[in-house]
Amino acid sequence: MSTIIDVAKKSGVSISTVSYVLSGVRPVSEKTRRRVMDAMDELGYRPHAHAKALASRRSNILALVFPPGARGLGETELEIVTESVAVMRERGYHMVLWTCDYDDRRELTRLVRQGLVDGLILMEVHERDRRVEYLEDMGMPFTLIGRTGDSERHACVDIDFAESFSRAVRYLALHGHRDLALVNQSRESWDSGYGPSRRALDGFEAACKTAGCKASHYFCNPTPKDGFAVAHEMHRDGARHTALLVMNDRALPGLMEGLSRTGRRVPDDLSVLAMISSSRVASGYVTPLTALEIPTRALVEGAVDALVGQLDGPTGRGEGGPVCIVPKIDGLLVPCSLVERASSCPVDSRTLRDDR
Amino acid sequence: MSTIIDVAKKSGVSISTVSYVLSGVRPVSEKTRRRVMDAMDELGYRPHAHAKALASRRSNILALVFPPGARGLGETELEIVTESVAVMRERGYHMVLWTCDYDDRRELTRLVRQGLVDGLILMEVHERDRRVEYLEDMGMPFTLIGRTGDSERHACVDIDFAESFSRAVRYLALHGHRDLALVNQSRESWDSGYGPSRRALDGFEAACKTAGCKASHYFCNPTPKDGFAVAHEMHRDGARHTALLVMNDRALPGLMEGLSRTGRRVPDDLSVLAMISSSRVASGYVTPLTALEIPTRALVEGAVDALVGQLDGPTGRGEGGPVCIVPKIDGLLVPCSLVERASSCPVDSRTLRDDR
DNA sequence: GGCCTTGCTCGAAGCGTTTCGAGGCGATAC
DNA sequence: GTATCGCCTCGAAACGCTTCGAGCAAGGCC
Repeated sequence: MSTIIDVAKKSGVSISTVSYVLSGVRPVSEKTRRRVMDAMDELGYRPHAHAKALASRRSNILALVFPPGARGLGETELEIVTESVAVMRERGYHMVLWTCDYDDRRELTRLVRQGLVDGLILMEVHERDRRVEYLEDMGMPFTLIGRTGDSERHACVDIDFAESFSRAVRYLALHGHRDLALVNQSRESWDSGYGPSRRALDGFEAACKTAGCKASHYFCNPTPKDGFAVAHEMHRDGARHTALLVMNDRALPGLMEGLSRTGRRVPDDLSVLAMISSSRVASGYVTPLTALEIPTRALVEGAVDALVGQLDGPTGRGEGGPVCIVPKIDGLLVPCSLVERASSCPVDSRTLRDDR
Repeated sequence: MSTIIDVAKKSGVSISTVSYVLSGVRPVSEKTRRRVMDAMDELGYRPHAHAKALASRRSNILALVFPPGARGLGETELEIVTESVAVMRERGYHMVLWTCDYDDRRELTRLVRQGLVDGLILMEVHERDRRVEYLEDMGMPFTLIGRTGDSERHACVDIDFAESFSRAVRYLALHGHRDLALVNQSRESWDSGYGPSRRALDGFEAACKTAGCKASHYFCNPTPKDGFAVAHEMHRDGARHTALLVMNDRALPGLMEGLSRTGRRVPDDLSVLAMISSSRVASGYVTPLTALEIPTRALVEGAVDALVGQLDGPTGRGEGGPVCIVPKIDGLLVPCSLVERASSCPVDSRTLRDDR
């Protein structure tokens, strides 16, 4: 593997000149630049990542952090991970994946102290997420995908649940639906203060109130089996919803099957609107799903750009080491886009068909 | 952030001594060691990752490489990713995630030349995977999860499809099944030489031959919709299979629904045996699945250990840079474990019920 | 013609480690 | 008492890059 020294020798210039053509920090004459570039090409030269990181105090590596939770990641999270790799790559960063429990200060400290990464993105954020506090203590730049309770204080990017559910409920109300139910994530996740579960319910209830709809609510563990059970629970309860909002992609297949088993046809008897991670997934269903599609790409871009912004932005150095003066980036909220497919229809059309 | 110099000063020893207590490469007296350790604790010292990497020519970072394919990753791949993070962590390595197309030499070279990582693990391996060739050219250590056509030459770890399907078919044959069908992955993946699709079919057919069973075969795209379609296709064809082997976790929910729609009860009319990524997933189904459970953990451990073994093993330096003499690690094949759940039963019991 | 810019380029000092050769010192052997 | 040997410890040279201050030529100005 060739080094900057080889390039310098080959092109007959000094090391620093090579460095300057690479970084563009100081002007280099066109003639010299060309010679250097040619030498680089011939040698297949790539700056050594660690040497660069050491000298410049910038590693160009970001960490994506998620809890190791046995709960397992779902489609949405997977989507976030793969998008993150792509976006960071486009911005010139590498991505290391790191797992760390919500309250595991040691592990998080370990990662940060090593100076491996320039900043972190936290996934699966909870209302009171201690990781945030730890990172602040250490003065390490980070952004959240999701929000904590006092989200004003941190750079974060999240789904705009209020707007998303407002759109969904308005859409349903417009089509004559007045009795709606939300199939949320697990009670356990709600209890633990997992943001999306909380905000989904809040957003749903607020939207129903505004639209004058009746709002019911079900918790559901993230498995087909539990989705199936919820469908039966609804049936037992004699629920008369005409539409379901489902924010539980992993329970969805079972839920759909359960509905069918309990004699509820989608969309004729019941419209289903699911919050889901991509069009690909939504349209892969047997009955292609009318969906609130999570703007994964936008969320990830928001998070990465906010983080990179912090890194490039105004920073100072206190005696305790680098202190990052976090610019006031407004928490960015992105609503889901509502895409109509085959799993929903107006209440009217149902009546019409029944009349036949 | 404190450095090794701070530790040296605080404990009144030289820098090198601190380094030696850290690495244990040379003996340090108990008294000195203690003083140094105490100083480290007090300062919360962690060796700087990049400085260490630069000086020692070992970064302790491994890359997990997968194709960016629009096809998207599934549950199994996600499982591999998260397990990899965990296993590498246990072995003292960080993990960077990297995407790279099968034939994109430039991108792969870019990663390798930077000297960021010590080695790579390749996922989603194809029969003729050019990435392997590129890495060999560069003398970069790597292992495969999966196999190429000439797997003898590389360190690789894979599911033992032959043994897994043999187990599955024997199990079914033992329970009286004689007419079996395999629901494979997409035709497209098969055409492109994706290892698992190929070996699944081979393994299945061989096992059926041995067991004296009739073997049918279906391709299926990885969506519930396509699974649903396959169920209907079977129905249309008047297929008389008594058992299905499914190697397509993403089509499975739709397949199950399709079976139910076409009047085939599982397991009474039809046993279903699925190759799936974890017990959690298999038992989360509405009808908990009898499954060939992919030994993700073992595969990942095998791959990581083989890679780390290469790194620690005999290496030499040619004039072209570090040349890795790859030790002859036998390709490690791990069979799936067969776990019986509710989706399968003997043909007899079906007959019995029908008789009633 | 001398002086000051302007525009490039160079040398050298880091960045925080590892690692190698060398040295100090107490104990052992004679 | 001196030579020898081990055990620890130290100093200094890398590792491959960035970055700062300085230097040097060419050009413009009076």
